[in-house]
Amino acid sequence: MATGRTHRPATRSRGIPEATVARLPLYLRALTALSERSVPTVSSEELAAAAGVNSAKLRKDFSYLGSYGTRGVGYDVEYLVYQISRELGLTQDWPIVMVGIGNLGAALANYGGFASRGFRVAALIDADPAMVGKPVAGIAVQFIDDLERIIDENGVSIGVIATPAGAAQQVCDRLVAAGVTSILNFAPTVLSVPDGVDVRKVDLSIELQILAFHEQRKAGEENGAPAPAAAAPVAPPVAARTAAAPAAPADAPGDGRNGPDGDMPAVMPA
Amino acid sequence: MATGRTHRPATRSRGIPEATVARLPLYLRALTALSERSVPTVSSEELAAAAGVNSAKLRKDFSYLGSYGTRGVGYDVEYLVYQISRELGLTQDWPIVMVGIGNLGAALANYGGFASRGFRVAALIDADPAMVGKPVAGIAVQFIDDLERIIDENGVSIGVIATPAGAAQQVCDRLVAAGVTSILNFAPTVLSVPDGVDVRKVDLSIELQILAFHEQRKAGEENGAPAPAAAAPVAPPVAARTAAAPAAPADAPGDGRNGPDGDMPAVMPA
DNA sequence: CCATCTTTGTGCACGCGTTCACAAAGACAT
DNA sequence: ATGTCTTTGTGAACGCGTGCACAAAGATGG
Repeated sequence: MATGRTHRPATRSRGIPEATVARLPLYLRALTALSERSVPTVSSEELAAAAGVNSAKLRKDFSYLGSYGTRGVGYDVEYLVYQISRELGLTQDWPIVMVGIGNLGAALANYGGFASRGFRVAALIDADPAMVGKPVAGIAVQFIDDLERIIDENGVSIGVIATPAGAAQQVCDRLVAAGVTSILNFAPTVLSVPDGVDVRKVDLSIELQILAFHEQRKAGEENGAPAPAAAAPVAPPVAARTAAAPAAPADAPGDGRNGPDGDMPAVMPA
Repeated sequence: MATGRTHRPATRSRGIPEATVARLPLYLRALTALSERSVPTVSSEELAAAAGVNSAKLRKDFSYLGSYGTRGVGYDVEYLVYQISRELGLTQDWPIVMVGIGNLGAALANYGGFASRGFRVAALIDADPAMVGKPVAGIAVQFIDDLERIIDENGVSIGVIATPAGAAQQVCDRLVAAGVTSILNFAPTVLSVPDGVDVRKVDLSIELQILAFHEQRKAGEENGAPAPAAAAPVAPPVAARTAAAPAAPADAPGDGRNGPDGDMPAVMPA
């Protein structure tokens, strides 16, 4: 999954576990697909398969919402779509602002998934004067100086940050100061926010790195040894090398940029 | 977090808990930043703050990797960067293919975060003949018919899917058949894959929906009542309404768009 | 009206992840 | 060399999430 929580209350909101909340959109998506095919009811088993989860988990999730569903029959699709939508707050309109209209920001703005479910892009904001006025996804980009006014006038409470890492915290602070209380962060940085502000982050690079870990493990198992060069179960501790000046960087990697294949020498500091 | 696991072995790989693996890239990023500032050592407290996690959690995470770190001093930044990189498999080169070069796919291809850490975009693939040959991020888009050949010739084991939802499963099947064993899925669909194949998914819409849930909850608490109309703790079960035709959608919500405050009537189907 | 069959809702146990709290290890000063 | 002080590494307790397994509920057929 490409998501990671940041500063979450951890306390279950209104009795609904966080893990369940995270799955509700999944169920909603599957139910919407069924609804479009005019399927009247589904069993927990069918719906669970469509959502890619365990059926017991699905039933338990739904039990937190209430006793919808009819024993011996299943769940009424339309009714459940409505209940989950309401629970997620999708029955109302959420104006959002997106800050940082670069490659990623523009792609996100064009992404239909945003506007599809109650979310409305109220404004696109960028710090580059050259971008201002340009239409992206049919909306003219506005200058970042107007950020506070835009948020206030549109009643925005959700912001999306797609700026470079260096600008993210600063933008975040301004968003929060202007009244935004939920932030979706695409910049590869840890954002610090006051209590009461929710941050969710999406980091593409991190997802790939997690995949690489498992990929490496798979490759290592096939090659006979438990792990190729990565085997050495207990690596030698750093030991005596404390006040040895910043000579540290000199002994670990070969040099700043290593070989063209991007690989590291297997030699380790003694 | 904008990520969600799918079909994960759940068994800890080589003794390293999955939750720890997911945090390693976070630590690595923070350490890299320190390294660039030529900071020789960090304490668990400092590094934890930079990575946005608990210091005890960080120390426990590192303990799974081995006993790096020196008591009374902290961790050697360069050494730790190397150790984590090696553990994640980033000391080797990972050729990846990206399928679906639309708005999102093109943005991802241009995204520097991919190439930065051992990942190399080996090919961009699309099903639209009009796209083929066009350079995106300096690479010419190739036709999907060559997918198997491309994967084979480049030894690709990681694939990124950025196609529309409808095409995702089909593309996934072809990737897996061609030998890809790790997939990062940006399409809003549940992918089914055989055992041994890892899938991580990133769904922007889902992240926003989770934020909306918490946002709604916050708004509800401020307005006095624990939850506005969403309160009704135990909603009446759907009960007798089985073969009642698709009349369901007609009785649940008042109408398509409800009141200006975006709330729903408390009336439920009897 | 009764029997059977399907499917929900949930009590319970298990395992993973998080956090606390502290002993051990080492640096540093004297 | 000895003592003090800092920081790691980890044992142990706790809590959440997951999955099993089953009883209760209701539909369906006779």
